[in-house]
Amino acid sequence: MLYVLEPAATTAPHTGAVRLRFLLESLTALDGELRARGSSLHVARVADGADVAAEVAAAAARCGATTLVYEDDDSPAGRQRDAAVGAAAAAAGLAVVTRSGHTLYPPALLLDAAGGVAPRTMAAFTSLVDRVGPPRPPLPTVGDDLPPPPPPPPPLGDGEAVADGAVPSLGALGWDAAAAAGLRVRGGEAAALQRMEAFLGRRGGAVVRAFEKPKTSMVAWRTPDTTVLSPYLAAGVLSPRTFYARLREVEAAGNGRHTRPPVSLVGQLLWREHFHLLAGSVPHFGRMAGNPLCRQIPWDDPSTDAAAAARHAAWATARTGYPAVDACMAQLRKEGWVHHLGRHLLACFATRGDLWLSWEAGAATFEELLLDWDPALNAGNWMWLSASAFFNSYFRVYGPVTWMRKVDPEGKFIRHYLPALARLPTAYIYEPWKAPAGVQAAAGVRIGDGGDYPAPIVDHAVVSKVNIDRMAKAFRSGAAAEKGGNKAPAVKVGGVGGWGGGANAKPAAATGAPSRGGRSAKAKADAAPVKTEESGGAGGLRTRSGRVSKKR
DNA sequence: TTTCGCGTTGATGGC
DNA sequence: CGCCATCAACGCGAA
Repeated sequence: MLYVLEPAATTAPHTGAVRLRFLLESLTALDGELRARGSSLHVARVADGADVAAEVAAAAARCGATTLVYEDDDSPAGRQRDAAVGAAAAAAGLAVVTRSGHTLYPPALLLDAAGGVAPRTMAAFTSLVDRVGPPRPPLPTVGDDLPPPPPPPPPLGDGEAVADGAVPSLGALGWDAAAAAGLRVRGGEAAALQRMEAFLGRRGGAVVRAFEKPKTSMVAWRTPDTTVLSPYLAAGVLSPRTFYARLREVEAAGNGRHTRPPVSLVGQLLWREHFHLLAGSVPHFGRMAGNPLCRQIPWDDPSTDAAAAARHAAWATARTGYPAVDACMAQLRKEGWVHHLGRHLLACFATRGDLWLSWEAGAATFEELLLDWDPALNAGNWMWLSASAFFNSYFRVYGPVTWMRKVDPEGKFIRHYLPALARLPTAYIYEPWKAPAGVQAAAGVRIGDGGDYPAPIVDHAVVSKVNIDRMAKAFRSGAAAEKGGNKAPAVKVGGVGGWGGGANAKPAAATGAPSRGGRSAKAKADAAPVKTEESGGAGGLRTRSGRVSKKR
């Protein structure tokens, strides 16, 4: 099995140390599983700008493979690359087999059932899924009947390639291991299944059956209130169909007494499914310009506006001066993970609530930092929180002082993630700039310029009102545009991609990023000619830039 | 016993 | 999966 590490998967700003460590651990675990079955994983690195498709095809042919197997990537950029790989492989005389397994359903199946137009609301999506019926059950785990590994293929790319195919270390990829020390989730499928079963078994399944996402706690950092399976789902380490099937079993044990979508855990998988379907079918889903789903709002752009860049930097480095916001960012930077509701606070504050930054800028920061980064979910959720799409109540603004205080009156979460503030009296923990000098001194902290923690970079009471007015204006002009007959076109399905260009990231000019969004492949291959079918549950590994293929 | 002052609670509506 | 101002209703102690 071959896994290709593209530069964007191993370097900032697209990838941070924490997620890279998780990926490398998962690759190591996959290699171990393959070796236990008499095969192995070969990791190859390619240089920036290399023609990966041609090199993969050439390497496969040179080591005697007859079939190239990989999993579909449902993102536009991924589909473009898949097409290139498929074409290059076919030209090299290889049979090509692709599978759909990253989502519960093959996207084309849902789009067909929906008449070619992806639903735009969760309610409509849920009824679509009800009509289609449950997803296929996961396939069994591969056994020990894998063919022996072929001779190692020649290295891909230039001298950067890892000749022996071993999973590289963080250090070998140019990272300081200390930067990834905050990782709290172990990589690999065995760890994923163990975490999944541990959660499913909480109070005999009662926790699953009573699960309501909005009611989970964002300040339970020692033992998160949610599953924290998203990193595994995002990387392709855990099959969504495996998770779904087990959830249904645990729900069934309650004799019909369990929560339901959208708040249940199955509902969380449907959110994921919904955003994936939209990301694969709405033009430019990952950005504002040219995205028919996204309200056009005159955000400040940090790439062209120095003041906006300063605000963005303060937000991204946990220096806004609002402890609730900064504690969330501190957790994200350290661990690569924050609770869903913490992400709400961060995203609302960065966009319509306070800083008025483009949601694309915030999404780019999350792309680097999130362990569970997924282009479809990231864009969908940033559009949601910025009230650019899906969500219209732009006046519901999270208060950076009031909101978290309701669930954590003593500020334990803040004290843990912002240790400089740990000794402040509870009265000031959410508003440290109000603490008198004597109180600050007693707490061993100095707030403000040159101190240990900054004063607020904006006055929430003032800017939130200004921003609500701006949002109201943007909503009015959006409504006017729609009345003027400028409606967004229906979202058409289609194999034919008219929207090729890198729809999942910021505009290419802003990042210089190569297209990414990769997938992996399954170990179990039929030697069939080009065809597509669903792949299954166990054992795969998928990343945005990885590609695994089986040689025989 | 009635009335007043004052603080708390909950419903409501606007942004 | 907001926040706040407003107001009515209420509880309670004091006069």
